[in-house]
Amino acid sequence: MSETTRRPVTMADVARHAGVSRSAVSFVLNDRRSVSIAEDTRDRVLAAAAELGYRPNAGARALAKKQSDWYGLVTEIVTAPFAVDIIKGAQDRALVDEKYLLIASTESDPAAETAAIERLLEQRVEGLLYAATWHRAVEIPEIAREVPTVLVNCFDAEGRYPAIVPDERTGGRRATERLLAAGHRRIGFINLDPDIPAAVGRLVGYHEVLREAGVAPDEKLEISGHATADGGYTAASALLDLADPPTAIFCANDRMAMGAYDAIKERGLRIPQDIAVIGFDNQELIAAYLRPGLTTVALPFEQMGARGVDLLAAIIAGQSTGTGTVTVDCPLLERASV
Amino acid sequence: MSETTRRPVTMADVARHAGVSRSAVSFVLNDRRSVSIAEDTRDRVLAAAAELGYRPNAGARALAKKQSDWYGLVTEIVTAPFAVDIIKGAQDRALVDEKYLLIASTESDPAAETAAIERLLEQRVEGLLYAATWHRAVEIPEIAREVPTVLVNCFDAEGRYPAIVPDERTGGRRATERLLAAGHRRIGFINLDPDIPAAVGRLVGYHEVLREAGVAPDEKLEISGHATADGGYTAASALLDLADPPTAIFCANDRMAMGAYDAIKERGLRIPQDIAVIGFDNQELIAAYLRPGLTTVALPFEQMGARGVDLLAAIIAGQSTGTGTVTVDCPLLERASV
DNA sequence: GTGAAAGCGCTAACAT
DNA sequence: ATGTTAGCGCTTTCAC
Repeated sequence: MSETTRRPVTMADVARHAGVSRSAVSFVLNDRRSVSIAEDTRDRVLAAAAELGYRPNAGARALAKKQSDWYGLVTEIVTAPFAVDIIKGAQDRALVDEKYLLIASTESDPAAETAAIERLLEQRVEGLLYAATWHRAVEIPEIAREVPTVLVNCFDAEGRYPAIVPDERTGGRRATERLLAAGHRRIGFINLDPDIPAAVGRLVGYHEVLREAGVAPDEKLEISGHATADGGYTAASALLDLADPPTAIFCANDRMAMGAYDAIKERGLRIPQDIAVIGFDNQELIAAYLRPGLTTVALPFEQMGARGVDLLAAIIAGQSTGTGTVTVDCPLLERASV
Repeated sequence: MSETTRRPVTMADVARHAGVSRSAVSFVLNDRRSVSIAEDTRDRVLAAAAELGYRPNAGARALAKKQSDWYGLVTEIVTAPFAVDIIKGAQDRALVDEKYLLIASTESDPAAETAAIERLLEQRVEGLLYAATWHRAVEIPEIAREVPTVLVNCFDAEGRYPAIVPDERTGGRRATERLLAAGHRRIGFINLDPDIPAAVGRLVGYHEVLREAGVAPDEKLEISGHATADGGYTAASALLDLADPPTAIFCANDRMAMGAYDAIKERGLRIPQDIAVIGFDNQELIAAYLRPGLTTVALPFEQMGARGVDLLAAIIAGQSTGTGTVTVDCPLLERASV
């Protein structure tokens, strides 16, 4: 309001304005129950703060408390917008504890990644979250050991860090169960590159359920394709051209399901009347817009992000040892392709 | 290395270890050219810092310099992962100036948005970037006025903030030009909700180019649909069932193009041999995976993010008045649908 | 050229 | 119950 330069108002200003000491101001503003402040003083302080438009300086507070209230999130997700919900989940969960997320986006360049973590540490983050776009083993820069670290949607081969990962196996089970429930017995499975965790987990689930239902897995119905629409098209074509084709196809991801739709439609077949399709990932853009809508198993990104922060907070609080892997369920999302 | 508690090493430690004063350390570590430090002293300090594993405390530095080196980015993008590249572009550009981005994700709840900005201001961000998922007019909380603010992929109705937006008109031109160049004269246009900036801009471009080529716009070829695959399917069907159907369709977004593909294929027509399709947005997931690959006009998200930071930095440096709108070009991306 | 000293805005012992 | 005071880790002016 004054004509002079707009110097940011500090706690000292509030104290002066209210006619109390700085610590008194600190106490009431932080609502410290331990020390009792006269109701009257309290009100004066609050009024002064409001009147002056006081806004706490988070940095100064962090310095004094030796606690930044930040978690660092290093991830490639910003670059490859598949699992963004991890960020959302983590952010929302962090806010509950009044913690903030400092996001460092990386792109699989180890040197850049180390530099990014270095910057995060300079900001004195209390812990680190390391999140990947797709479930896989990752190499964590050694420097990450300096603070509690939890992995999300990935894991380290040596198992030195706690990790949050999707339950691929149960996901594979759910998809297969759904198809079985719809009366299908010949269920084709278009899998991903057989080496990745998603492929092995989903296949195990598929096999388990088939066997439990008394259906002998048929190797001719299992085929692995390139994880793209083209890959799905090719694989689905092969399946459909079998002498004894499947009546349902479980695609290990939605992109492949997209290609499978093409192969099916090309043959004049209808979904789901003539052949049922089920996907995996619940990639909105595809699953929701495909015609008919694709029934698919969802990857629980948001929950994984939240669980990651949960675990990180527990480790920092000393309530968790910070080891082991937690697995998050992949629910089935019904649309119209089964 | 010591057995004692791991107290973070400070500048004082480095000074002591090197046998110099704290200010000397500060000078060499910040490479202050103004004061000359003996080469020898310099080396000792550097060695001490390295040996002790000194890591500067960004917060303390910010407090002393009264400069946080942060920009706040408030956006709904994290929630709706369409324009994520804005974040990437902004982040990369900020890093060039050794500035960091504090990302606050919002979801169109004004109160929450104000609270988020409030938090950003408590962190003493030097400026604000406000980014939207889709090009539109937005309401900026009044509190944003406290620091330099620039809008990205959106604008405020009153024009009080500088904004970076895509050049929709030129985008519309490019698509139409491409189709014309392929020999088409009857070009259908499936537009978005006619009220939004993208729709008006793209339509203007389409008309301009048509007229310039001596083709009279035909209202029967212009139709606006729901911005989804279903909407595209319906609109394309209508176009294809015309007595004199178009030989090419310009879809104002890729999702609608996805639906258009279905309508076209259903009729046994081939893309692009029988009918050409061009999209808008370059939504990788769709455009790249559609069969055949979709030729489309790209939204320059990454550049817009970078330009946003550029402008913000200029405003903060006093090199720009911080008004006006800058428009970023939308390039054509050739794939195989024309 | 180098170092002492005074902050930056806040918290939390410790006195009163 | 309230206020005084000493830092938190760093920058920077100003003597030496």
